[in-house]
Amino acid sequence: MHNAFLQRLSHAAPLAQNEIGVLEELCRNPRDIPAKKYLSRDGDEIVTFPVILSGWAARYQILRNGARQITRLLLPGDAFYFDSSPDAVAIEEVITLSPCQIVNIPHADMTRAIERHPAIGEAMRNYGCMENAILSSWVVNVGRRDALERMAHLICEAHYRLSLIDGTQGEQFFFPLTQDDLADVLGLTPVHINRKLQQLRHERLITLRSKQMTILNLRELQQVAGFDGAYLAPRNGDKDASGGFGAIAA
Amino acid sequence: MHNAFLQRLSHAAPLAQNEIGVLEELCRNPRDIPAKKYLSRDGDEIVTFPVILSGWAARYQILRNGARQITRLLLPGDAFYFDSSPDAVAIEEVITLSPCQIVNIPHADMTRAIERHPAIGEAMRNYGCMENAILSSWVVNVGRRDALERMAHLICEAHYRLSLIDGTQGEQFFFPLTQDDLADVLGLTPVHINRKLQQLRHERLITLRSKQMTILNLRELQQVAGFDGAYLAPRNGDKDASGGFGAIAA
DNA sequence: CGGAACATTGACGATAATCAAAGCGAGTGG
DNA sequence: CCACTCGCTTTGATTATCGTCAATGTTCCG
Repeated sequence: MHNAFLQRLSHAAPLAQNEIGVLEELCRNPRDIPAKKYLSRDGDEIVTFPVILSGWAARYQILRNGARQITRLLLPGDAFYFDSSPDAVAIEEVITLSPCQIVNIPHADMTRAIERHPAIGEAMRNYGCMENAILSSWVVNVGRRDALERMAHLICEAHYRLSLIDGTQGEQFFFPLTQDDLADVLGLTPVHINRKLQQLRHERLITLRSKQMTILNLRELQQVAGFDGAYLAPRNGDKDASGGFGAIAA
Repeated sequence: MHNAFLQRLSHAAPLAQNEIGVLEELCRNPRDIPAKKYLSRDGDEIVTFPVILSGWAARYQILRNGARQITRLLLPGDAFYFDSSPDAVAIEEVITLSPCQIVNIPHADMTRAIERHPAIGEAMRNYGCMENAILSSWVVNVGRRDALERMAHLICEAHYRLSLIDGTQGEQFFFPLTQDDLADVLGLTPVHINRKLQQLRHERLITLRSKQMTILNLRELQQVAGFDGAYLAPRNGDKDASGGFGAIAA
């Protein structure tokens, strides 16, 4: 299966073959978007129900002092405005972090699919739950972990989420965030990010060069992060896509 | 209307009279729970779809070093585990912060109500969106605001959310959080909370005694917080319950 | 080759954490 | 009614994590 959105949803709830067909149909005609492109809700880039099929993007808010906080990393298969009534999220903008393929699914089509296929509705609801769980975990991360732990946790999260959609090659994966981006995800400054990244490298936990992240010691990195993938685990019943992510106490 | 859950949902989507009747029926027989009581998902306190009708509670996570981070304040009308598949949220526990009235609505009943009344389904989805928006705002709060701004923002949020369900008397409202609780909401230490609370008092922005919060200067407090209630505003179309909450840039 | 974006380094400063003790206030029991 | 306790708040002194400022390197790309 090459469609990350499909993979996501089928991890969220079991989907029958014809339901998969319906979703594939909805995902025809993706558009290519370059990196570092702002996607405003009002612009023509985002209408209806936008989904990333490949690439990374981020939702963020800007404060009046100019500070930016990224509130969500959008990985392949993620929906931009899952939670949308059009006006409600006007505060949050989206920017691509790498070249992306994006489909805009008309809301009407999505609604029709959900009506005809309750399993799709269930999958969507469960997907929403996962978004929620990630948001909670970010609050915990930024609220109660120090800089090193935060970085480690984010890396574990990214790795796990990507692994569920075949976005990893073993412990290696595409990681397009600049240090400035990382700072805005983790609520730190770029300078501090730089230093903590170096610490992770010196402790032989990771490698990061040309947007290529390699986790050298996953167990230890998870240990540092206090990472437990349970909150991200597929809710499908059948799967074991997690590949041995474990029960490190949060 | 005396049922906070109804109020919430009718702010989320317009509900017809008979739909309100259905929901009222579901909310019969609430249970009284004392303050500072842990409500574990496994225990018999929480099954099905629990909703707070009165009182305050909080969802939180404990880290392995013993640190606690509160991830959600549950005010009257809020659902505990809106996002629930039973096992998924095992990491997060709930504790009451004041005496509470809680109803456990059987999932089957809720599902039936949603099937028969699409407006209820829509209201629930919109409610979920609002939860999401609050979580995002907390990430921003903890990630990019300093201690004073965070406190101010939380107070504004609480005041606004309560005002939507008639939980305020003007600028005055019940605020049961101890300084330890506040610390765990805002990702700070109790000592620091104490000092910043005093600062807010000295600047004549608030008063807080015996769990009674009074905002002395709402405009100024919102200014300090960079608070803009738009993300919490009713999505109902008709309402103006906001009572003049304004467009301070976030 | 030249420039722009990104990464790295160092020196210094500020916000918030830590540690420890004392004060307060409400409810309890003698 | 008063001492007593327990939870919560307040205060002070000290420390540390992280932020700020500014300069220098590096990588990538046309």
